[in-house]
Amino acid sequence: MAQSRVTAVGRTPGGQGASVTLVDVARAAGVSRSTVSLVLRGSPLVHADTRARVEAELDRQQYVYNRAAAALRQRTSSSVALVINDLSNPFFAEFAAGAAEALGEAGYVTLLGSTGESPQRQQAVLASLLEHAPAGVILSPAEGSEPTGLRNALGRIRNVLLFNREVEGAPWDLLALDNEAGAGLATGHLIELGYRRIVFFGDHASSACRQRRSGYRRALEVAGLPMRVVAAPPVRQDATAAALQLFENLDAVDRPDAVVCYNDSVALGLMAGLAMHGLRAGIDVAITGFDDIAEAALVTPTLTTIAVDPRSRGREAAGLLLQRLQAPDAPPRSVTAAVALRVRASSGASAQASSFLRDPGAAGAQVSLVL
Amino acid sequence: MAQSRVTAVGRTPGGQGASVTLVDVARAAGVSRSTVSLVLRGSPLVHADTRARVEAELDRQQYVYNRAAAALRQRTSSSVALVINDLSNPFFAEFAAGAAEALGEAGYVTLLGSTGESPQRQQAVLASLLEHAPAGVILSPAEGSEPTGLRNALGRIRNVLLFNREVEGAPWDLLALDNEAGAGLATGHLIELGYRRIVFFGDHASSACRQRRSGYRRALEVAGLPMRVVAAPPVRQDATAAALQLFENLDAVDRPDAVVCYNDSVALGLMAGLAMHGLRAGIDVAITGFDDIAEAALVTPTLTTIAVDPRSRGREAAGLLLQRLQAPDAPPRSVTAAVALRVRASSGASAQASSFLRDPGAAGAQVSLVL
DNA sequence: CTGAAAGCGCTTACAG
DNA sequence: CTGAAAGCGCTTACAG
Repeated sequence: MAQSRVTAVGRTPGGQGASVTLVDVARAAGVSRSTVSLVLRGSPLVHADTRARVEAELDRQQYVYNRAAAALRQRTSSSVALVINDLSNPFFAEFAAGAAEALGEAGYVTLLGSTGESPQRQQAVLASLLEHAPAGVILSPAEGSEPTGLRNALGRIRNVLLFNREVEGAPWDLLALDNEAGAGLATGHLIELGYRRIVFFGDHASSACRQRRSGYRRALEVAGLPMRVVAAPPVRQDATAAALQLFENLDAVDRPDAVVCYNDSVALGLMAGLAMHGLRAGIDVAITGFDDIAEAALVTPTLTTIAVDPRSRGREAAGLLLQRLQAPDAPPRSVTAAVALRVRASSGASAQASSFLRDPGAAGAQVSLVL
Repeated sequence: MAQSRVTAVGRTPGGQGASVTLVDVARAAGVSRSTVSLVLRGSPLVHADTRARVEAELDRQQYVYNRAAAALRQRTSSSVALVINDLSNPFFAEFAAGAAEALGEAGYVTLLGSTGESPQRQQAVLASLLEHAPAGVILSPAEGSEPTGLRNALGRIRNVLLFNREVEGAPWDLLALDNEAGAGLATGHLIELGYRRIVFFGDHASSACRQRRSGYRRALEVAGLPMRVVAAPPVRQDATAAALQLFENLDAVDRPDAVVCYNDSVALGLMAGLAMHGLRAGIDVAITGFDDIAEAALVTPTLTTIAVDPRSRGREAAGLLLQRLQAPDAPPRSVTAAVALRVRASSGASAQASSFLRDPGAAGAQVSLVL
């Protein structure tokens, strides 16, 4: 494995002249730098008068603490690497915002890496970020990440939290979404409303899809209803196209009366396809999605879906990593984040409801009915 | 001004045991650490045999360069702070992704801060990030940022690039969007299509709005057409409500035949309001937006709008900051990023076009007709 | 071509 | 309560 070599970059920090250091402050305050350091760290050892003098000097000179130097000396780190597969996806952007926020509150700075779903870029980004010696890594793996490649890239870093996607045999913490329960909630909701010919739509090869399909299957089994799975890539346009296939070749009798979609994109694509055939979502056919992207609340009819609350997931991921930092030797653990059903018009429960009303955003609720 | 004091955080970097250093490698390779350092930096001084021996050892021990230590010694920095007002807005998330990507390519790591549009959080975030001694700062200011507060927070940092929002009297670089030209393009497009009663909709107090309104005004002046400005907060729901006011109280004769909206959110809200009155966007009334958010291409009818290409803006911002790092003493400069008209169905130019076709995404083009 | 020494800005025992 | 000294992992003149 080729060692990546050092590439020189760099300017004086901030571009200003020589920055103020402990020594400058110490000299001006007539104390040693040890004393200034003690003041900075709030030590009770320092005499009140001395402290006051030093603090005044600190302010006067606009001293800025150099955390990198401190970290070097203390052999600690106050940064966390956050590596995201696709920042242009609002779902992951929200996740990143939540994680950065929570990490910041805990005193860590976030080193951002964006891989654009490319495993190669992921390798490069990780290598580069690790040179900044983060205390840990939060990684939402690129689609198709190779376990051994990842392992190599992460090297001896042990404080790693994977988000959303499993990586086979990875010895790291995992924050997963409760895909199975989510799909179960959606399916159960449709069953309760009286639908009987419920299709799972958007089937493809991914662990998330497998789990959602299985949640769908279980709910139907419990109710003793027949299942039917229709494959389609998890892409809006493809879903629109597949919609035709789903409804065109079926006579009215065993035409599906409800569709559990893999995710919101698929659901929105499907709704577009329905419209082309004069079928009305929420009236002629019930539809559910998964993710609760912003558009779900804005489309007409509004989309019943499973809320994942990515911002809270980000905070949760940060929390888990921070716990890991406290206990580096604890065995890896896998946490499954709860999801919530958001009932809107597309499932037929409230087809009459206006789509322009605001979502009250009952975070944490297991079921929220949005009228 | 109270000095923010040091908060202790930190774990051993990566959570592993003692990490491999230059000394470990040097010892194992039977050379001094100077030599290893030279190898790392690709110095031609080192004998080929020595180099090979050292590199083998580097690989064997999985040595990871400690950039922070190097930066300390060299008095340079290889990080850039990226502070974003609202990461959950896809526009800014894309911007951040582009910036992080370009900075990474240039060898800089991105320190991410998210302020959630709060000037107070912005102060805190900046203070914290500056302790990591970034070479520069890319800042998309929170709404309502106070110039003096910002100046204070930034302290002696000079390498600052503002994005999108001006801050009065700020001595920093600025990357702005060509709001005026964008609104002019949209208005001119409508005029060309033959519309004559064109309203500017979504007027409110912000520099961006002022500029867009002025672009609208100029285009009308050139054509000798009457102007009309309708105020509305730049929020979707409010736009929907205001739509009623816009069309309800007017008889058919001088009802607007086209509307230039402040941005896409306003345009989408307006379209919803139109639908409630049985008016069809792109047929009964022409509509244009601004931003080209993802939804613009997906709504029915698709929305004619002004593309800002936030990812490219992110890359551009990174490029400008990198230039600034090379020339810290150059006077501040202000760059206005070009925008492009994306013609879709809502302006009536192609009302018949399906909304499910893909946007060819002709980036860089000044005008792209999307059928 | 290679090594010994000094130093970046900080912290932390250890004396006093 | 305060200061002198050593050292974190690196780089860089300077000898040899």
